[in-house]
Amino acid sequence: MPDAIPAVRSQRLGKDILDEVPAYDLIELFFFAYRDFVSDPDRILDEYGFGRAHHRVLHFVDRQPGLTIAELLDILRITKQSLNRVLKELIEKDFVESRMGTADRRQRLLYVTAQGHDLALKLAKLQTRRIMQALADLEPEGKALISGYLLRLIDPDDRDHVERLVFGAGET
Amino acid sequence: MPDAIPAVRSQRLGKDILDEVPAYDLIELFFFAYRDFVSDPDRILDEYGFGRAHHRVLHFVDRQPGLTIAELLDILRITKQSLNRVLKELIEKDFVESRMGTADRRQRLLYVTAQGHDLALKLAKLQTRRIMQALADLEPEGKALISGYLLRLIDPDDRDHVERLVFGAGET
DNA sequence: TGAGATATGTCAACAAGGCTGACTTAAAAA
DNA sequence: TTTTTAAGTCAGCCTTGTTGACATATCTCA
Repeated sequence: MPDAIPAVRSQRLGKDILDEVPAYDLIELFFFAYRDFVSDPDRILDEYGFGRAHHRVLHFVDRQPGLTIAELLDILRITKQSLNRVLKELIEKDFVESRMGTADRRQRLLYVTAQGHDLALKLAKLQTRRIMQALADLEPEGKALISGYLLRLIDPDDRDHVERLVFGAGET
Repeated sequence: MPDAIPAVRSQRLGKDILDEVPAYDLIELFFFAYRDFVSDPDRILDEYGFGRAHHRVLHFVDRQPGLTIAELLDILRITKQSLNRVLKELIEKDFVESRMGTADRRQRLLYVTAQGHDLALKLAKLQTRRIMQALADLEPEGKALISGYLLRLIDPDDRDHVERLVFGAGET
């Protein structure tokens, strides 16, 4: 009885497994990997008196010059009060600048300064080293494979938005 | 001149790229993916008056019954004061229990209660659903491939430790 | 056995980075 | 002209991390 119709049985298992057997290994690896991934920049940020919140803002403004406050809030999913606290510091220390919108003068368009760009790049390179070295022998398809997986981890509703943001950042 | 020795040129590029061209796509995808990954449990944790810090503690105690405080601190890399705050709440609300060590009576061995195990499992399954569905057609090698990649993202010094923790959690 | 090391617990104070709610101002849109 | 929208600000709160100091029980080693 237990070894009857093995093909069907393993097919059912393949489906049930989604709900029945937790993927503890991936859950934990994701936790540890992300921790090391974000901790790389910490040392450098410290030297400037910045934290991870500043890093996130600097990163996205560097990547998308002219970003508005509303767009940035949408990306970070924090409140404007939280954003304002770190953004104010980035502006005061001259890493980011805020210009009045041209089409809509209520908007503030955000740009990194030269100094801001240098820091953003430095931090991105640091994270890139880890990310690329981990690809190891997965090349040449590895990168597409990993980015595809990460994209599918994102909520389906946001996936298109993120995809545009990540892969189409150069466009207008 | 530009199209001379293309093989060598692309080989050099392949190496230089590690330091020169930031992998913005992977950096950002990792950020968004991790955010959605950890946000799944939030709603449920809220119902119990717990946060992410409680989740992490509950998870690792569930996975490794009999864990000591020192071992848990080593996994989470937080101070004992921070740990104690959330651990105390988990114990008070009867999700975790602390027993005196047998070999060394200074130690406290941590165990989840039935209630604690149920919650840990519920949260793990929630995260497993996302993680496994994202594997999609990467099967059957997908899981090993992703876990290999995540493992290589971890600091080389900790890699063995994490590997034992993640893959050898059933053993004594 | 006694001294020192170790595992844990606790108190107090502080910081980063989230949050809510209320209110203002300037500019755009209806 | 009225209403809506984009942004800024004030005040206060929460969670989760930190440091520093100190207490207690237990183990280990000379």
